[in-house]
Amino acid sequence: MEDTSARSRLAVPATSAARLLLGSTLTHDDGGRPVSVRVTEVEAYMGDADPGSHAFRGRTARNNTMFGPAGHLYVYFTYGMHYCANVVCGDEGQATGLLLRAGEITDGIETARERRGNPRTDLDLARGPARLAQALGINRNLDGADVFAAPLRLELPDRAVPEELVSSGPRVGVSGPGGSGEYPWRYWLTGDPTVSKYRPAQPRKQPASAGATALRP
DNA sequence: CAGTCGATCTGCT
DNA sequence: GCAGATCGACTGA
Repeated sequence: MEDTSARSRLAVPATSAARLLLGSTLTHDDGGRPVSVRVTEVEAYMGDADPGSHAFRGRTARNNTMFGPAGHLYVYFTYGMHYCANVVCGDEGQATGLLLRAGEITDGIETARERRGNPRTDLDLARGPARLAQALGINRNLDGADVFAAPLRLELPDRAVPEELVSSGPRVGVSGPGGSGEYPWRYWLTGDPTVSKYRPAQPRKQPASAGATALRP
């Protein structure tokens, strides 16, 4: 079975599976409106020992899918408005996975444009994890869905992308331990125009201005 | 361009 | 309460 072997190829730690997912194509057919993305950038999360991972504090209702078997989609909701999608890797219980950070729309581009509100350039359609999820029409309902079964279809390349075509660097938006360059667990296809721009992780509220004592008695 | 900020839900302290 | 695996609008050069 093609299905079984594809899944078993993902049953390795996410850092190893990264070069399998780069160059793969993920399709979501939402009621006859299929959109396909060729994945160009991913980020590895390495389970409950990884301080940057949602799994770090153990299993919860939200991250439950991460702890399950490989080849399922972990969809989470964040910042009150965005969905992001991971492909679960590794063995059951390991909670390792790959965040889909960017891609190139290869099919259903009109649908993707509509969902994204017609951005300036098609490069922006799936550049960034929440944008990619929105272009594909991924939402909470797909959390836990099998990427090898309708309405999803993941097509892995026959061979992993050669190492020399892949760049790596610090994960985006992960600060503190495991974030600031400790692990180069963000992987992208070197030179691909759809790869999201790197921004160093920053704490949001940074008033620190002298005399900001409004709320203090 | 680069920097800043609001939107607004979830899990944990 | 608060910070977060983010984005887009807005500001100012």
